[in-house]
Amino acid sequence: MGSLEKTGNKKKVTNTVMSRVKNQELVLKMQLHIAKKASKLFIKKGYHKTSIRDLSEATGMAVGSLYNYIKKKEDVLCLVFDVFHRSLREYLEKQGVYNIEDPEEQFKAYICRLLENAQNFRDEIIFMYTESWLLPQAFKEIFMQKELDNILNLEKIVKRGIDQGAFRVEYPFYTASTIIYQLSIEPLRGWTFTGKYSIEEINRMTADHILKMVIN
Amino acid sequence: MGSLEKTGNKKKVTNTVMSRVKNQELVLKMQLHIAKKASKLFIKKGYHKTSIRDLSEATGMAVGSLYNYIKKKEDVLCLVFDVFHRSLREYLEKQGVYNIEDPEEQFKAYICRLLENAQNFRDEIIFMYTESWLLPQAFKEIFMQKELDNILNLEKIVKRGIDQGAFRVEYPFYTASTIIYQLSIEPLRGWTFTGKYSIEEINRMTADHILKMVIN
Amino acid sequence: MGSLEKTGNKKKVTNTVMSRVKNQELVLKMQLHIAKKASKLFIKKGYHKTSIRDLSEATGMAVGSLYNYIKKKEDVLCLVFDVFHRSLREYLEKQGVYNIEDPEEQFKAYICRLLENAQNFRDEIIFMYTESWLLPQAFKEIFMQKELDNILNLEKIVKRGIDQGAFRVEYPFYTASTIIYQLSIEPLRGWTFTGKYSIEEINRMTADHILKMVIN
Amino acid sequence: MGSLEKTGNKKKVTNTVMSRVKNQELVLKMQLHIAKKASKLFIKKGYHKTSIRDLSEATGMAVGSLYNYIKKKEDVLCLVFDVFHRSLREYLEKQGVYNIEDPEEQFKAYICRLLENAQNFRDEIIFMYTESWLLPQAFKEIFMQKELDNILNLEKIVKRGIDQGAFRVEYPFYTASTIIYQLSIEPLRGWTFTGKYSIEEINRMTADHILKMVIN
DNA sequence: CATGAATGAGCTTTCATTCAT
DNA sequence: AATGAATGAAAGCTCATTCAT
Repeated sequence: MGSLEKTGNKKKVTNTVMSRVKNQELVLKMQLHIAKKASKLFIKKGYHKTSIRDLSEATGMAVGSLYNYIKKKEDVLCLVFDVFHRSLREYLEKQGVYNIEDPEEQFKAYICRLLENAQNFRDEIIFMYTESWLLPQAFKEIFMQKELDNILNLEKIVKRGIDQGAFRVEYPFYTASTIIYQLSIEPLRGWTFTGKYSIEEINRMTADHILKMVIN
Repeated sequence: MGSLEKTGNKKKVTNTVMSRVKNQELVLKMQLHIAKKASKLFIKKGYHKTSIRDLSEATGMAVGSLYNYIKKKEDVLCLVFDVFHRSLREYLEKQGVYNIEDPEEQFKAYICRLLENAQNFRDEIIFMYTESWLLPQAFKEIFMQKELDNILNLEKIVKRGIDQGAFRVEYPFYTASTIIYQLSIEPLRGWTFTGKYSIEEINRMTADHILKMVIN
Repeated sequence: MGSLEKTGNKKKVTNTVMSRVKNQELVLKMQLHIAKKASKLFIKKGYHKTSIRDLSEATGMAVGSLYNYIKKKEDVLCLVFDVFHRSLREYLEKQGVYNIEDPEEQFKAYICRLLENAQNFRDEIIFMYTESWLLPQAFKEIFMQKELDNILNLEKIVKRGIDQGAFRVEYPFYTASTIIYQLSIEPLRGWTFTGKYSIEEINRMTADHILKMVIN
Repeated sequence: MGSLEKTGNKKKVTNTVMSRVKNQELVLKMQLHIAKKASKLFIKKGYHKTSIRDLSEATGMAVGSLYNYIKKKEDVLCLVFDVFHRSLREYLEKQGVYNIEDPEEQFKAYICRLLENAQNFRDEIIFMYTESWLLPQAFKEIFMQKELDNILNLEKIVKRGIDQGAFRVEYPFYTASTIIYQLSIEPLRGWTFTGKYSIEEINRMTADHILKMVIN
């Protein structure tokens, strides 16, 4: 292991999307580039109305070059999903929510970070929830697993709180799933509140509501 | 029969989708027919992957005939949405939930009917929540208004409960919106529960959870 | 024959366009109606972009009814041409140009009437010259013959002028043809004069130019 | 060859019809190819009855490839017009009519060249005069301008003749326009002469007639 | 590894015509 | 004789994908 130099000690990355190009570093760099540009286009125009040519223009890559890093158009969808999930995971880790000792504090912090995330990636969330069904079955399972991981992470936090007597929850998994679901209410159903509440108010009410699910 | 004179007492129907055909009764009949078949196809293959020819086959109508009842493919989407909303409204009215005196009983009944509906129209709900963004703007607003009406109906029930001292709710509208959102958790996120809970258990937990939002 | 009452003593009309309907008077009335409305539509949108449905709306007749008086869409084109030629012939006859004795006077009057006609039926002329090629061959010959008749009529007038020593023309037929052609310069090429000459000036110059062809 | 460096001295060409293909040389080559084949088809069947698939067959290009060089079917019409106008201009320049000193000689030569052109491009002229109305407005103006240029060129020649005392013309512009119009009489109204005069006779009479308009 | 022209199946939509009522 | 719903061939156009350079 000690001998793994510069290009060596990168984490073993299992690419979700296979590419023709051999140079793994390049592949990752380009796929990230593609995902970022595609994300914007997909959000603006929708997946179906975004053509490969649009992508080619937005990325500044020739059509043929794009196809060196993806095999089908659907692959771009996967890249986008991948980047979103990866960035969420990295954000949570960077914010150190997993290291907070006090369960209630940790829970609150976790919810808070996820609410922030929902606000920052509002459009991405809308896009993902509405177009995730377009994913080819194989990929759909990968991303369902990632969603599940999110829920399981939260469930772990909830369970720790129960064990320490801080929370009282009857069905921890159902509750965790409901919370994750609830956290997307603003992006997905926020328009119902138009003219009634500001985003900040919504987030506060949502946080309150979620807190009541575990503390009482 | 005697009361059904030629052009006499047909109900004044305002169509969401305009058709070239003049016979209004026929239009309604055919648009319903189209909507039903389209619904199944859209759910199975998605809107974009369902071609007009698929629709023509499924409905048994010639392509040109289809276009006697719609103007654009998008219109079919509207028909589907329309039928769904209409059937929900009719179902609620038929079940008589609006006539129950006791607020708690009424609330419970209302939730129950909506859960039933969510179970019966599972696929339709998935479809609608994922593809509603494809609606042309004009129609999108119509259907957002119908969603809003649902929420407002529930809010009314909740407020009555508050007035009569049966419920304690801080933000009735937010709560109503959250409840409507929560009622779709099984169709939309049910897969996260796979192998853990049965649909009946999920529905019970969801009902419990919702009840706790207003009663306390 | 003497028994032919009201519907009997109509001139023997040979319809250019055959219809399924038996009542000849009705046929003529309706075909005239169709031709008039079609004329406007064709001029405004062009033949190809005018659909049978457009015609149905404009005439107030059901699509099926239209097809009682024509056999194909092309037939409408013929009706339009027919009406134009008929009205020109009737106009010339009514103005009595054929009865003027003095050749020069007659010639001037004839040219004048045709110029008036070209101005009054500007759009019709443009339409006919640009879309006459769409006529089915059989009809094309009919209308070419009518054009030829116009030229021959003029040639007769010119020849009379020559015989009486009023005109000097080397090739009467070529000249007659050229004159007829020249009379349409304003409708067909008038746009080249935009901002330079008024229609009246153009007509005056055209009349002068034509006069010089025969008088000298 | 040595002077043809990679991106070096290709002429700056402003295309009337924009294409997706970047290689400008290729674009010109292919658009010319398309125009030539389309011209024949349009003349034979008319613009409307010529389908994109017909064009695809005639050019030996796939439908999609065609659309790499045009944006809409109308564009093909423009290409055809463009090629015609370009070839006329090149023909006149190559024949050196602009360099003849003597006004009468120049005028005669000019008319002669245009008559030749009308004879060589008989069908193209018929087509252009009848279908030019189908051009999209933007292009219509371009080609009206080119027509106008033709007239202005001739007017210049006529005016020079007037200035040098060789011609006597009252309205040079009207006369120039009339002459250009008259030059197309054979293609457009030639059928009226069938069986009476040969093309050569017609051309001679036309040339005479035109000459008389300026010399007297 | 980059490029971008070529491909053709497939899409939505229109429309002249028919025919049962 | 009038109606207007039904028909389906055919139109123009798009676009994911390939492959020679």
